[in-house]
Amino acid sequence: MARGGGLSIDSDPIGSFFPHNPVVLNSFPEDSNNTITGQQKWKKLAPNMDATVTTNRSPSSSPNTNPTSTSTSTIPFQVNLTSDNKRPHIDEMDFFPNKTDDDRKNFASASTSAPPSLDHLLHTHDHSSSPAILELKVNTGLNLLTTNTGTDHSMVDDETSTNSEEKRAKSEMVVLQAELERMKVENHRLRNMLDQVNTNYNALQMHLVSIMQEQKEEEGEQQVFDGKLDEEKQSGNGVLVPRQFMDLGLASNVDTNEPSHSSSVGRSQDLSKSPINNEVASKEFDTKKNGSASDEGFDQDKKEFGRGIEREDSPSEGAAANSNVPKFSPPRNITDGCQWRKYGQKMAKGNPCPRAYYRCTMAAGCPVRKQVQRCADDRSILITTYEGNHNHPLPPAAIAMAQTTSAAARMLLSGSMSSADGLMNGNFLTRTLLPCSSSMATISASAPFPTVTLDLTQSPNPLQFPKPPNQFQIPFPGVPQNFANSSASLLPQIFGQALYNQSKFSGLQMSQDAETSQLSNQSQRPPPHLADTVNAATAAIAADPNFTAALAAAITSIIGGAQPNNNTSTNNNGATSNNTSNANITSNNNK
DNA sequence: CGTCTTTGACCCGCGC
DNA sequence: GCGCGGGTCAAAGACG
Repeated sequence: MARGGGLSIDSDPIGSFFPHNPVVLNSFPEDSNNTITGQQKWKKLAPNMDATVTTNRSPSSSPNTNPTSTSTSTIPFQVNLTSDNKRPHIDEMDFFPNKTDDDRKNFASASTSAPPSLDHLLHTHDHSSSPAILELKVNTGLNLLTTNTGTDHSMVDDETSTNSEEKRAKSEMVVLQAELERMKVENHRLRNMLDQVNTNYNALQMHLVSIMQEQKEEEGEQQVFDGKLDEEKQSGNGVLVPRQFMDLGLASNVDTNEPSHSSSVGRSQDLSKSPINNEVASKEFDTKKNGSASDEGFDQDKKEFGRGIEREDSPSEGAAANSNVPKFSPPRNITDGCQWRKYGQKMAKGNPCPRAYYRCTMAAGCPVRKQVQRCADDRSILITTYEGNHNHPLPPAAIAMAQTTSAAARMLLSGSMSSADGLMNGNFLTRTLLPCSSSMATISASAPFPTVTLDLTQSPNPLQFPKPPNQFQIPFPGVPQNFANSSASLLPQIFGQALYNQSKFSGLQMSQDAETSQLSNQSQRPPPHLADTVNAATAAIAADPNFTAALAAAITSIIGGAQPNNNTSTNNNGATSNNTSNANITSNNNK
């Protein structure tokens, strides 16, 4: 973007990029009576604006108040400035306020100074209501500044002959003015969208670069997080890059449950490979996004990482105290753009990982709360549930994340979803997630970690229930096929994790009950084939060497068509009135 | 000293 | 009514 930036799509009025007041272009910059120098300014501000034409400086003709603005939106905004500079003087007062149309015509016809070129600029309008009104072809295009210089004389000469035309032209200009305003708004909106895309893309790119660099530095030194990781690495699948990326995903914050086998050496050298390090990465990512990226910030995070290690023997982790099993706890601070304060933690039935409860602390009295819990089966997956509506503006990071996820959601859900291998055991997935996911599930890479959000705030569309259960295809237009495949593979994993950990999902209208999103009930273990699918999906993702790049491209592509939807605005902007509850499943694929 | 996390206790709803 | 589970409170401790 040449100008501006960081604007939210919906929040901004016209004036972020452009002057709040309607831009009034002076047709006659040299006019001594005209103190407006906006034309030049405008040319500087918006050299590429497609159309900028206004004439009437009367306050009553402000585009915003123009009653005709809505009815003239279809008027072509043709801009054909003639080279002879003989443009109509449309910025003059009406010399015949009390004259009849005939008087105007006579006066105009008597004028001998009317430039011939005006004939093809002005022609009689056939509107019965205003027979004398001329249709003015105005070229907004815009050599308004340069082409008219030095033509004052001709314009002055025109005054006597074009007064009536001016009167008519004004009417037309009002229409054009409205059109201009509309186009400005549209232009601004598009620019905002583009900004959002760039912002998200840059954030993601920074993240990827950071990970890549860290990977290079630490390659060969990393410790395996668990046996499976070792196995994968030894298998020579060459999954380092994808793994690295997915590691990021890990939980943004695992504090007390760092695997007990993490040695001090591992802590110092394998930051990128441990869940806690993922937290570090996430935090650094945020720091960079805030424009204060620095190595110090990373070091600071490392300190926190150390702190996390110190707490790893928390007595609260009784269920996960098994030294042979990495201990996980809910993230302490998910970097989702908001500030959260932990107010509780509890062991949930059927899940050895405790569930953490957070409150939004960005504003006093903000009712938003979220719950974070690791998936019992795959602890690399974080399940975050949001509930409530923010009563305060959100930081750009949160908005960006929200927009990204929502955009991805639409992309993700633009196609049918179902199991490729009988994944969801009958209609399980269809009955539970799909009805909602078709409108509420999102996949995001804007966050420091890959996330899938199940928006439970919206009532499932009954029409979406009958989606075919025997497919699981997630189209990613414009995305490399390998990524699409990987992403498609990812979804069963994530959804599966959520599903089999949430028995309540089954047969419920999950959109209504926030608690149903608590993926805590492990009483229903995943069917074997589901577990296999999950593993296969994980492997598929990891095996894709181009996953990160593809993901970046995908997100970029996705965001390209993104607009804030109810999903994100509900949860991050508090724009909706419905109680909300989102399940945000974060996976680092750190097996 | 202020902020935040931890964690046991308490409250509430639900099912039996 | 009782037990269970989820959610919240609040005191205590840790940390900067």
